[in-house]
Amino acid sequence: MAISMEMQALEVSKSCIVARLRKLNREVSAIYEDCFRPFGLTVAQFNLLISIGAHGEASPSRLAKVLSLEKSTVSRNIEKMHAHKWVEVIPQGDKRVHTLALSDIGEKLVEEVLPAWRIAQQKTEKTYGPLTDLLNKVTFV
Amino acid sequence: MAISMEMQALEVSKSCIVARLRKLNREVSAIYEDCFRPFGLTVAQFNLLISIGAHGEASPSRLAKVLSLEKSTVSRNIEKMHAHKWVEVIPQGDKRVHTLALSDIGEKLVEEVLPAWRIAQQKTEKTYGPLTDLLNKVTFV
DNA sequence: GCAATTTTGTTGTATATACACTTATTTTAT
DNA sequence: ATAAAATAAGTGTATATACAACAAAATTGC
Repeated sequence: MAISMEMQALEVSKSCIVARLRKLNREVSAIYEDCFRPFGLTVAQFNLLISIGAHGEASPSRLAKVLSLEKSTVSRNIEKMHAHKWVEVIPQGDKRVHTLALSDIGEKLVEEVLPAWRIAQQKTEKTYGPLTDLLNKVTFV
Repeated sequence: MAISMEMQALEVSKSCIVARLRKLNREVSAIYEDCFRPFGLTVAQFNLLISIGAHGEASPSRLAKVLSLEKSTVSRNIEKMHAHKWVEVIPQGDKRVHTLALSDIGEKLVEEVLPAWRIAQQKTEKTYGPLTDLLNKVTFV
């Protein structure tokens, strides 16, 4: 005889990787969103700022690749950041391409927000333990 | 003297928990979305179906709590699932509340999609190793 | 050298999500 | 018993995200 739907669903819900990962993602993202909110900055924007900062200069497609984002997502998020004048657009020889770099304002914003980021990091590790080990397989740049 | 922005950003990008977690979340979610797409089912919908199934019957606010979702998010996602007739709405004595249960169609859908889910689980573990340990702290129900 | 393919970025559209606010109902305190 | 507080669900609005389709430019193969 088949197991009952309820038992089966319970088993699935306990072992489902994507369900747990997404829940963890929502909870952890909320911690960082709260810390960044006073700066008018979102987590997605922070991640892009840092990635651009780490590259010095990077094209949207490069950012999409290293962050596993759709190019259209990068496009639209950068749009807002450009409107805030946090990033500069640098034309290239290849006329399809342009690169992005932090503006002075963008660099200042990063410096300003880093203490809040450190608090979020601490809060997260305190709540969830060392996620870092698990996440070490997720590389950037 | 201050470290250069580039070095600092690189350091942050390497140690930032939320950045890595979100990237992992996007990548893993994409695996499951691909597996569920042939069934016209999204990951968010699958997670709700399974959670409802595991509860037998659950209110939106209960689902929001156990999945760490905003009630408004649950509301809107359930709306579509109800339109598909995957879930039934069960009125309660407390007139503010209602509960949700899987319909026959919903149960059939879960049964149908489980093989695809197992493939996604395997694919994910093969690519990322045993995330399960890390995610064991993320509990449901 | 040029047609076919690939690459880059953008736009249209849809889902997932959160926050602030609203409405209806229930519970609580006095 | 009733006014005040709390709870449940839904709406308005905004961001994050993906996929499909597009246009422009570059690369490739012959």
